[in-house]
Amino acid sequence: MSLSLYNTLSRRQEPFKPLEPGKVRMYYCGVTVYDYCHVGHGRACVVWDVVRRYLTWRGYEVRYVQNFTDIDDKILNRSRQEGTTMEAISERYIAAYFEDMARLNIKEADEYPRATHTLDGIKRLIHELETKGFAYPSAGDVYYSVRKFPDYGKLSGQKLDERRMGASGRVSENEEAQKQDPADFALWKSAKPGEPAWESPWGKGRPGWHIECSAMVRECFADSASNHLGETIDIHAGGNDLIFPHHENEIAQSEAVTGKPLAQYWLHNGMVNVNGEKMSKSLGNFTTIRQMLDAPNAPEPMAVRMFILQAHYRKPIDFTDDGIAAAQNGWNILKAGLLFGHEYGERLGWTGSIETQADAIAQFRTVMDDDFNTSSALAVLFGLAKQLERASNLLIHEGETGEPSDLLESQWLTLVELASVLGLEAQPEPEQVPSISDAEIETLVAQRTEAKKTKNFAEADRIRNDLQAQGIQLIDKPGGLTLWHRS
RNA sequence: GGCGGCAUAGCCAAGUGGUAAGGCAAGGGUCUGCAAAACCUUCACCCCCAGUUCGAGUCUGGGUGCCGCCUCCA
Repeated sequence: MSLSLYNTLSRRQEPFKPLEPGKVRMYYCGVTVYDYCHVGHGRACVVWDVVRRYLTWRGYEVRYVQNFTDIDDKILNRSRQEGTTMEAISERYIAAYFEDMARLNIKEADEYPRATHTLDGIKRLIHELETKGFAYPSAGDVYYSVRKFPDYGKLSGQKLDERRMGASGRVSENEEAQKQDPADFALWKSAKPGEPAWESPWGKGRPGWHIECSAMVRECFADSASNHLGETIDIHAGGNDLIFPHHENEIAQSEAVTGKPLAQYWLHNGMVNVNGEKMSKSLGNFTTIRQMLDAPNAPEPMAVRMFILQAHYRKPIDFTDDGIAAAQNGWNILKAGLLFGHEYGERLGWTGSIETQADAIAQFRTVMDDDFNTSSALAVLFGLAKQLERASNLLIHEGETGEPSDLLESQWLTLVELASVLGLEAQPEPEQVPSISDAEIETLVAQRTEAKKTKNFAEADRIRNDLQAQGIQLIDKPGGLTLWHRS
């Protein structure tokens, strides 16, 4: 029984073997910080967070690095619009990123390299590419010559001669004219007047987009102790919209210099769709994470996480209000299960020395080992949570569960452990000062019972509604007995 | 045009060739003055056609439909 994962590079599921036994080097191509993150970013972050958590739970020592692209045309445009600096914009949205992702319970990466902090490494890499003949200067810019790299296209399956070239409206004719081949891409762009710029052997300018990741992987995973120079990492992850050209170009840059694979496994998450179309800025069909979580009737963050994990990470998911609402209902069950021990553990005399359930854990592991089948993993969680929710209801309604206490404890411990691997966690709410005391409730319940005896149902229902409005649920039992609980 | 992916119940969604996980919603039953809550319970032959096989949702070929990338993008 071993972990296997789908590798975009081979288009196959492969057994996972890290370069160094027990250790995993993982890099996730993060976001360009020119705006708030939307649900699509949220999905990617959740998915890779789960992969990272799972590998850790599986016993690997994981080094997880995620970059921020903080040099970019869109950031620049925004800073001009607002009359401020590129740095001010990126700082703002990096701070927002951390706020949003903390709400989704994304664990922080081990390192967050930024383009602006990687300039030396970027320039060194460009220089090496130039020395080896893969890069050429042109009117102040420096370009990568894709024809010099025979493997170009191995990740995306693109063949240079079969692509539609020059169809881009975004690339200026000027830039197009400076390239030896339309598929060549910029490693370094010369500064236009008024733009932020860094000194370089090619004049003042700024790095192209793709080069930062190549440089960051190299720097963040350089480890002289283990004889690795950051040449090859185990897992390189990102959205499937990055396969081409971004990841293809990263490979071209890094492997041209090192002659070694940049990453063993290339993993790509599917997109979040809206009405069947990809959520994206350009289509204007995006919802930011904070919009979603701060809306009236907003779902709980954990419900959103569950919504994301109900589908396989490589498939597209459709973002709809109904889907989120359904996930919220489902989360309520998991949450009830996760809170069970906090609410009833003491009352049930739990000892804390119970073992988890090996069969559920084995099942969870089997499905997660199969390219992170979180959908099936959730089914394992629901199996446990449903039983705990039932037990919880029985305690409220019958005063007993009919189940052995240590079985429940074992189920609960298992649920909590496995859920946390998926980053699904529920905290007991702090005790609130009740708006109405137990004694008052008892009095009202007694009054209602009297009213019922005299068939004064209007009064009985009034009391019931009043209590309901205060969050007190009445439960009429056979024989005229009425139980109540705070919901 | 090139590359890749997807099509499973009302909705979402897993699925290793041997008679379809899970979630949501819905229905029925018990209980109730009515209700709520709770408990019990019901609910698919897998886009179409052909083929391989003792046996296919699961493999092969063809068809239809949808999506992504080829331009910034998680």
